[in-house]
Amino acid sequence: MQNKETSPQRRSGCPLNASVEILGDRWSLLIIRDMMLRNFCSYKEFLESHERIATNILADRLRKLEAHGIITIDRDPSDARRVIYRLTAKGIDLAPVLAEMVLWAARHEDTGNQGLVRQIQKDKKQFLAGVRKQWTARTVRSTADRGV
Amino acid sequence: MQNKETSPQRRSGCPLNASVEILGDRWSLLIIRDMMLRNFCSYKEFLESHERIATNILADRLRKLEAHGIITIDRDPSDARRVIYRLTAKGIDLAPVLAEMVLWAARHEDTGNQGLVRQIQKDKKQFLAGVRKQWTARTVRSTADRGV
DNA sequence: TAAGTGACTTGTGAAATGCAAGTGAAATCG
DNA sequence: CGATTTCACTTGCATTTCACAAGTCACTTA
Repeated sequence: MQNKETSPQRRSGCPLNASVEILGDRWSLLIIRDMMLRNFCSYKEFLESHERIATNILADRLRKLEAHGIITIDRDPSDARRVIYRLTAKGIDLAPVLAEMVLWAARHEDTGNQGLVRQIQKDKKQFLAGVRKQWTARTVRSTADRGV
Repeated sequence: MQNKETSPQRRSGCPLNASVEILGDRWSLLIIRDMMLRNFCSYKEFLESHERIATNILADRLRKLEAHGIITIDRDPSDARRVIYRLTAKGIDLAPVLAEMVLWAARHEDTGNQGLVRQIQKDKKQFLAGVRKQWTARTVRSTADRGV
């Protein structure tokens, strides 16, 4: 449980260092990608994602992402076994970071998913607006679902 | 030594996954930042950077960055002890990624270096143009220095 | 030629990771 | 209603990576 005030000793005050300390590992951004672009929101879905994260690592990353305020973790009111993972506004604000990383790799590495790449290349602003809109719709709906 | 053709087994073809496999650790992007923004180009400078990377990790990351074509490693012709590390075009193309990570952290975390942040916020395009121009100047000069 | 310098390597213990198996609560099936 | 599944994890263990300290070695400078 850390926030702006109580976050533990950073290696430096550099904002890039902060990002790297929070997101700099081999899995966190992939989980965020699955939530942002594929609308994944359950443990099982993340586990079955193509890169095959180990279950203990997944549990750890989800906890850390929540601690950093990037996702929320809630029980599904209609099925008490299920847990629903959702991006916060802070999490959705990572869309530009993901977009630039996708563009960089698409340009310099041999990668697939050219559909996504072309979509981002074509109009970055519109792509980001789309992601944000999708997220707003889902958040509003899920709030309504929980009986507001 | 890996390139588009011979790179080893990726976990998936997703371009974001490629970026994460190459850059997803706690140090690589900081080294790139030091080269891009602070004009660092020697081992000693990286070692003395504020986040205090361990020397074996630094050597390992520099090797990997070179293997991925993000930096070049050359001996200094005027002092054979010294090694000069330089960003390639592929490396300088990471500027937008760094910029977005800086903006995200500046917005959501408690960080310093507000000068840099404001510079990027004020005009992202111009900031990127500046980085690229700086790099071009240095690359041209260093090529000339080596007797072309 | 003796004393640095710069760029590393090596050794060691601690921490993070990957893999397989197991747990426990809640839902669904027969 | 009891048995089986489903879901979200936890536990154990071997392997890999990391951090820290010390040492090496080619080269340069005094």
